[in-house]
Amino acid sequence: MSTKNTLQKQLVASAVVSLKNHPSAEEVYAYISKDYPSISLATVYRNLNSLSSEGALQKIFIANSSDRFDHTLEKHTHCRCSVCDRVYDFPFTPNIMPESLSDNNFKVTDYYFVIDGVCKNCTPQI
Amino acid sequence: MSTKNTLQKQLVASAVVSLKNHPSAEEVYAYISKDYPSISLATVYRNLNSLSSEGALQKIFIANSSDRFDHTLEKHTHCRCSVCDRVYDFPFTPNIMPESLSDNNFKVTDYYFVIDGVCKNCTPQI
DNA sequence: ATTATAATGATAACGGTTATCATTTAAAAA
DNA sequence: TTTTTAAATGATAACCGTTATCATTATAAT
Repeated sequence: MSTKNTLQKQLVASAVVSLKNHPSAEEVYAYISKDYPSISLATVYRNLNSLSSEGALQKIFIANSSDRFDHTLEKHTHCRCSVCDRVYDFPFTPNIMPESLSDNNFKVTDYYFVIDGVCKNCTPQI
Repeated sequence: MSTKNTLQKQLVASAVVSLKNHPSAEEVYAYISKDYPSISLATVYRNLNSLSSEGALQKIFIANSSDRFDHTLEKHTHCRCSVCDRVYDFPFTPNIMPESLSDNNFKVTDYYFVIDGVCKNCTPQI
């Protein structure tokens, strides 16, 4: 008996899949609450974190904003619109191997690469 | 009369230069407080932010930790040790031109690239 | 069925940062 | 020079995203 398969955890996992747009914890909470209003925000956070550390989800760190979650597991690049704060996949990923960056001074385990800018929706059409 | 040249702003700017190790706002505050104990932490934050937006300092966003400040203005890579939380310069910077990444869907203005790992100090010697 | 304990819901607390506001002070005007 | 003015300050409350706490619930092993 080490991990319990709770309804709440299943709901959190499937919410991130259904909400394809890199949701924040609050967005996941709002989505689940529609059908299951008794769920707690703390439970959503706990399950997002445990699913991430189990490797079932990817956690995306966004400077000056809330963390986002991605059901896609392979490493790829995200961009965040500074106007609407939405996060999108970005069609360019630098070809960087963590091991190749490690040297005697610093053992690299990971890297964070996030693009900042303005999305099409937020760009006024002339 | 638009910007005032205050002693506090000068102290903040020179503290980041003296403290070469990518200090946080708290570290800058502690450093200045030794000689000028009446300075307020809010003033340190305000001046770090205004100096950054004026382009006199660089603000470094670190996932799950406090922002750091760098007196070096040119874009370069930072690494953060997950054990001691210190930030260092990192001798590799991807050659990425924000303009070249922009397309019809997203206008890139900047990117954040931060390395995660363990520094030499925190690596046990065998 | 009973039991053990992991997970939950509710909410307080946290850490980093920003907002508020009365007071001070740099610098423009008189 | 004084006087005026508004930008900056210091003190602290508030904010936001997230985690900790803890009594209660419920999963799953016995």
